[in-house]
Amino acid sequence: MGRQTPERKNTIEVYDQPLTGEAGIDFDVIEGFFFAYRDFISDPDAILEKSGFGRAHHRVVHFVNREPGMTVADLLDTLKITKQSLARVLKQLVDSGYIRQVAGPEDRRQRKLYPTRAGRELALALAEPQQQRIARAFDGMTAEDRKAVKRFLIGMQNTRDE
Amino acid sequence: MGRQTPERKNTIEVYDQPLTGEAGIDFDVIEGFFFAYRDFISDPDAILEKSGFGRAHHRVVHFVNREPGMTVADLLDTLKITKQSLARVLKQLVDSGYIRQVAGPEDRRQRKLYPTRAGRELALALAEPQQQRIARAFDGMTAEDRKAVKRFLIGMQNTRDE
DNA sequence: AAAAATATGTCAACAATGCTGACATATTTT
DNA sequence: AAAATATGTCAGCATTGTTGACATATTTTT
Repeated sequence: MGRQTPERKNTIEVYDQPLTGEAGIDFDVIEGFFFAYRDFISDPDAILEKSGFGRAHHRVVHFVNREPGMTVADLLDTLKITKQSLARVLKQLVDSGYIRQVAGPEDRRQRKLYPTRAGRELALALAEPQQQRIARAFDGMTAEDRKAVKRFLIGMQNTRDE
Repeated sequence: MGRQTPERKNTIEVYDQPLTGEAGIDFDVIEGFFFAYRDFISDPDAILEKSGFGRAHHRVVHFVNREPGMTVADLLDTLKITKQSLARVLKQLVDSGYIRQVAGPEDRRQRKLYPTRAGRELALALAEPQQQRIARAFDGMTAEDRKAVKRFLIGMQNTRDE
C-alpha cells in the first residue's frame, strides 16, 4: 500500500494523494452506487414535480400498488419512517385521489390502502423511465450477469429480523 | 398480462391486485435498489451521528479524499448541488479540522480542498462498513459476476456531457 | 363490564439538506 | 479600465425526516 505521507500546506498537514483502492476498498462500487442511485431517482422526480409531489409520495404510491390492501402499519414497516412523516404525504395522496383508505374487514381499526385508477397509472408512469434505465444497463448482459446483479442488490440489504 | 379490473370499495374504484412484473417492469431491481441503497448509507450514518455530521458531510469528505486538490467548482460539479448548499457543510468540515482550503497556486481565486489527517481517517472509517457490506454481497460471486455488477452500476448512470 | 392494549390520526416543534435570489470580494481576463 | 470568474455570504423557503404528547376508535385481556 502507498505511503500517503501528509504534506504541509500553510503549516497544517494535509493529504495530497488520492485515496485509492489500495486500502482494499471498492471505491468504484461505492461511487457507482451513489451516482447510479442519484440518477435513477431523478427520472421519477421530474414527473412528480408536475403533480407537486416528491420522492416520499413516490415510495408510498409504489408500495401501495405493489401490495394493495396493506395497512398503514405495513407501510411504516416497509418504509421505516415514523407515522407522522408518513401521515403528511399519505394525506396528500388520499386527498388528491391517488389512494383510498378502507377500514379493515376483520380489524376495523386498520386502514387498508388501495390505489385508485389514477394511483395505478401514476405508479406505472413513474416506473417507466426507471425500467428504461434498467433495460439500458442490462443491455448486452447475459442472463447470468443479470442474476448476479439481482443477487448483489439483495446481498447489500440488511438481513431481515435481527 | 392480467386483467386488473378495478374493484369498488365504498363506491370508489380501487385496484386490489398487486402490480407485478407482468407489466414488463423489473420491480425486483427497482425495489432492490431502493432497499440496498438505504441500508448501504445507514452504516456511515451511524458513525456520522457521533460527530454531528450528516450524509452531505460524508459526500464532501469522500470526494475530497478521492481527489485532493479539487476546487470548490469541481466539487459542486461532482455533487450537483448549489454552492449555498455546499457552503454550509463545507464550512463545518473546515472549522472542525477535517478539510483544509488552500488558494490555488496558479489561479488564486480558487480554493483547493485537501483532507487533514482527521479527514482522511474519517473517510476511511466511513468506507469501512460499506466495504464490509460490499464484500458480503460479493461473497460467493465469480469475478465475472462482480464485473457485471460494476457494469450495471455504470450503465445506470446518466451519460456524461449531454 | 372495566381496563389495557393496539391502530391510527393529529398538533407542534425542530433538524438536515436541498433550492432561489441577491449581493460582496478578490482575482484574472479582455 | 471593464468584464468575467471563483468563491463567499445573507435571507428565506420547501421537502422530508425526527421527537413528544395527546386523542379516538376498536379489540383484547382481565
